[in-house]
Amino acid sequence: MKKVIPSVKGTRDFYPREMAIRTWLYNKVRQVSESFGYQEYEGPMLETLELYAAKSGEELVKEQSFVFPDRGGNLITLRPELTPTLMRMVAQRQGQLTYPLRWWSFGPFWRYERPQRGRTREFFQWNIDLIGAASPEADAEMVAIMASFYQAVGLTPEQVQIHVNNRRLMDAQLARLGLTSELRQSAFRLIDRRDKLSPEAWRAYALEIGLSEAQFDSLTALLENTALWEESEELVRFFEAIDALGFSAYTRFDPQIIRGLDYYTGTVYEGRSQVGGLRRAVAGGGRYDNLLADVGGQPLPGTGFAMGDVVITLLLEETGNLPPDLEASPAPVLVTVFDEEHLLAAYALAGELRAAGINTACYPLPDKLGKQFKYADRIGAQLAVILGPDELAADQVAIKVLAERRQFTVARAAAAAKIREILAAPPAS
RNA sequence: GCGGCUGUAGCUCAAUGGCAGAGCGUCGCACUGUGGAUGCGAAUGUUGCGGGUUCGACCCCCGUCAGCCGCCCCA
Repeated sequence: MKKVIPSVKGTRDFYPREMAIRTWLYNKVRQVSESFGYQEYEGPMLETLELYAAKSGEELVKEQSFVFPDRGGNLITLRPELTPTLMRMVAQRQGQLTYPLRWWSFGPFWRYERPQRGRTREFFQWNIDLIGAASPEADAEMVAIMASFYQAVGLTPEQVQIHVNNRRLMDAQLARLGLTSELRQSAFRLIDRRDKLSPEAWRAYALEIGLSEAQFDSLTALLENTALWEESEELVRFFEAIDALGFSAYTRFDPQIIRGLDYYTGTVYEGRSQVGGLRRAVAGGGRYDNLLADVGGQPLPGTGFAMGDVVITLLLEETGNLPPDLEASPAPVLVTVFDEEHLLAAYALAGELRAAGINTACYPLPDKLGKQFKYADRIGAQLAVILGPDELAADQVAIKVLAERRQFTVARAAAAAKIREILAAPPAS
């Protein structure tokens, strides 16, 4: 076999099956976003490096972005995330927009990372943000949207849980343990990594960054305290709102959720898969009240989250929640070609059916009928239509219901109506 | 960026230094106006790529590319 030029590392080809999944996912995202009153928007895929230098982490920009010079020598970045773009778009029209702003987007992003299961260098991401509302109820709305999405795609609270915490609460608690401001930042990273290290290694790491034995013990106790949220007025209101929104089952307090991004200021949340082979974060976000000011706008509070397409698709595949018939032809009808002489008659009939609003494919050459039926079956068509000399002479067409191996003839003029009738009927299984 | 595993027909995998194979799939025929079954037959490979060792390499060695697993990181 000839060598095929390879694709770019970490990219994916969307064959019809994968494309059908992506489109299905996009439609779910749209449906859920719109059900909460959010408007779709999109930004450019190319941004200046400068935009990210402002606030995204050092590592993200320097190590994990595709950056290249344009012909004028300016450094261009393939966007690794959407939030800075969103902040710029809002800042540019800050005075003209109506708040609270509810916007969502679903588009491609790039990160220069080592590809592996659940991680590619090119991926799609749902971003949804509520800007201009600082209330805990606004955070609850975001979490409700995330839960609503899980519900819409068939994921149960047993399969995915949204873990919620609040950075202000954690900061206050750490301060109470006597940690300095810098030490609190390190402690955030420490908390974030607890699941990844052995208890011994985690303890060693804690002492290494400067915690005392007593502080370490207190911190451990803090992270075991599932009632800690009661000490945060924000979280108390948050959970009351989640209750009112009807999504308590999907939501739980987890003092260990910190999230990596520096710009989060308050409530943070992370959707986590509880499914056997796939215990990982599938979506995450939080409150960022200083970000707009950081890109040159007037201060405006915001909260939002992102969900990548790769992990959620793996999860839906594993839980059997992807739709069936992903590869079926969009045409439920195949018009067969009886022989060479009747090829154009078949084309004409196919045209009539299309004009009647029925998606119709026509076999493009005079192969044996058996082969054409096999093809019809393979592409997922439900009906095959035959137009041979007998039918033509009687001004009829033969319609074959493939799944039932049943065939009958009908007047040509009535064919479209009859086909519509059969297609509308629930599939006999 | 670091460490490990894997790479053989369209797919899943055998062959462990001595002629590159099987199952599934594909195609053809049985079946010149009718598909999923059955039978018979056929096609398909630079063993990821490049080098080395050897009389001889899918097999051993080096490099490289890709996928996967972990680290890092996680918008």
